[in-house]
Amino acid sequence: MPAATALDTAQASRWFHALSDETRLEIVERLLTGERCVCELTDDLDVAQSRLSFHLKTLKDADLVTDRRDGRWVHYTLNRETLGEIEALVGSFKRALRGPGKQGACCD
Amino acid sequence: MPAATALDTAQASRWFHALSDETRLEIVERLLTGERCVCELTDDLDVAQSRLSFHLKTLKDADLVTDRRDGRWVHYTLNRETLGEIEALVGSFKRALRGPGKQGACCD
DNA sequence: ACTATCCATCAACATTTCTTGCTTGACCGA
DNA sequence: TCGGTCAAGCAAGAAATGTTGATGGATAGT
Repeated sequence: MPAATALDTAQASRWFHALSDETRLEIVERLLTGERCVCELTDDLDVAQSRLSFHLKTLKDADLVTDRRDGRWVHYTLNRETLGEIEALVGSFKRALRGPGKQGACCD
Repeated sequence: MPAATALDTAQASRWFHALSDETRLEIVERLLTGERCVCELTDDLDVAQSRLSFHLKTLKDADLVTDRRDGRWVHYTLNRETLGEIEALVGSFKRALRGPGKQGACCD
């Protein structure tokens, strides 16, 4: 009945860190409509290729995206499963948070 | 039918950044069971008081917690509303992500 | 008024993260 | 095989973040 599972702070912090950068959020936004290759993202976002590559790697290391090579191109896709896990985690925070009920003063 | 609202990357990155640090996640975890004063958190987490204060400020700046002064003590509480907004945002990512359907190659 | 406790803030430093330009490997077409 | 394109990786510097120890304001008890 308490929290279902203990919080894996290492995992969670990786997820949130991956989403904590505006450039990466813009990448995520572009991927919402489906798979994109790096070349498209470079054009759309107007960022240097090496910089984009850096951020894509960050997202990939956090399992937020997966990549797929197709000839010369590499396509990135959002990982729905990870998004689901993050949603569930934040949801569990919200739900665990019991009503405004104070449960006794802490100090004194 | 497209994304309901444009993504506010500045806001979102603040939220995720606040949650991207293990110490702060441990604080959040402690606050799940309700309001806590700084003194309790200092004891529980065994971190220097100034460091804790720094992280609490980070969480507060992102609207993830609110504080309440009570005499000598300051009590922090998780902000359920913000948690709800974050959950909704991640959920909207997940839902916007259309099935594995490829919508045509990007390049060529 | 004096003392002790709680906590925010500051300055200095350490660490991490991000950016930039360049190089390299893979792949493709001619 | 040569030349061009796509994208990852590296090294060096810049910038942002986190840590530490010290200080000071607010509050409460005596």
